[in-house]
Amino acid sequence: MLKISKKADYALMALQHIASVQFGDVTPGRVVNTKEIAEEYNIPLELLAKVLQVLSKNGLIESHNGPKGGYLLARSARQITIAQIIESIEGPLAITDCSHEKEGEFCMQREHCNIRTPLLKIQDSIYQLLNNMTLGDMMGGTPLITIQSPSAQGVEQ
Amino acid sequence: MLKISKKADYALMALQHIASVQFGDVTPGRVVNTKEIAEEYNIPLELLAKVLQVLSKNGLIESHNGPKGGYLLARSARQITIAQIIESIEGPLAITDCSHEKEGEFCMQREHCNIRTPLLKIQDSIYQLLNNMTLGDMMGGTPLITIQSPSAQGVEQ
DNA sequence: TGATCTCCGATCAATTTGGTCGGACTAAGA
DNA sequence: TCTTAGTCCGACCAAATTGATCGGAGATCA
Repeated sequence: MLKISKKADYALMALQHIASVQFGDVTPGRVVNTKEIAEEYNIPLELLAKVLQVLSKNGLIESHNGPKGGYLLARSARQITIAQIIESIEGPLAITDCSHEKEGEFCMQREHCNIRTPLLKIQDSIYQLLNNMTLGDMMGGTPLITIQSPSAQGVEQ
Repeated sequence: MLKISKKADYALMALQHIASVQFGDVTPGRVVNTKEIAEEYNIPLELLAKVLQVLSKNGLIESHNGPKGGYLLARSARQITIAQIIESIEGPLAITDCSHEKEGEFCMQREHCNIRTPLLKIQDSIYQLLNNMTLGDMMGGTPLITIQSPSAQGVEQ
């Protein structure tokens, strides 16, 4: 049902938290450690740690070792898109198996497949959607989604 | 990675096939049986059968019993949206667990959850996208996707 | 009445995902 | 310089989901 994984959920929560501490009014620039986030949001510590490791390996956050260590955003919240976060954890967006098929792999249905092209179009649209929304958008009261359907109105709930 | 299931893939292929036979030039109105579709697209027969059963139970296609039986679209291809097909197989679109949370269920993170609202907005946009594209669009050379981002440019990484 | 088809439920195997454990390395503070 | 709190990293296990299979019941047409 087009679900994003819990790990990606945790990643989003953590990044949002780090961003709000780092750029907030109370303790700007403060480093945030794994335990703090895990307790705040009731996320299993070990699992969150692994998620943060991946995010740091992929260059979204910086890790600082040792006591008083923790994580910082690697760049501004406006420069980190939701697509980057999700793909960082889950790998490239692939709505259907054949969308990133390499040479050698083969899809049994490919021969007469009639849905590949339209599905790829849909995938592309979803990617656009996720890539147009940044961490920054998720925080402030700013408009969240700039991409809109010209024919779709009354969507604000 | 936001993947739709194989079953949903099969459903899309099958419906596309039924539609193209039913409204095609060669044998318009002809009933299509499970075996024909399974062989054409190399889909395991039993699995496809189950998919078609669900589609018919959900009113997307009509089944005709007995020999020379088979399936027909329950309404025109333009009146069947991709969202209807996918939801028929996979259940309601839920990008994140808490999006259709009932009373009684509870999300451990809910208390301080900071990402629920933006995620629901994204989910809504994806739904719009899928619901604006019909089976009919998937077939003809007609424009596939009407929803487009007015402001999305230059974000390609 | 028999062959051919859909219908339906139960079940199994494989993959993915959520979650855990243990040890190595790093840096601040006593 | 030694200790300790923290990150880092890889291997591992368990549960849930998904893909796929099997067997029989009920309809329909020749």
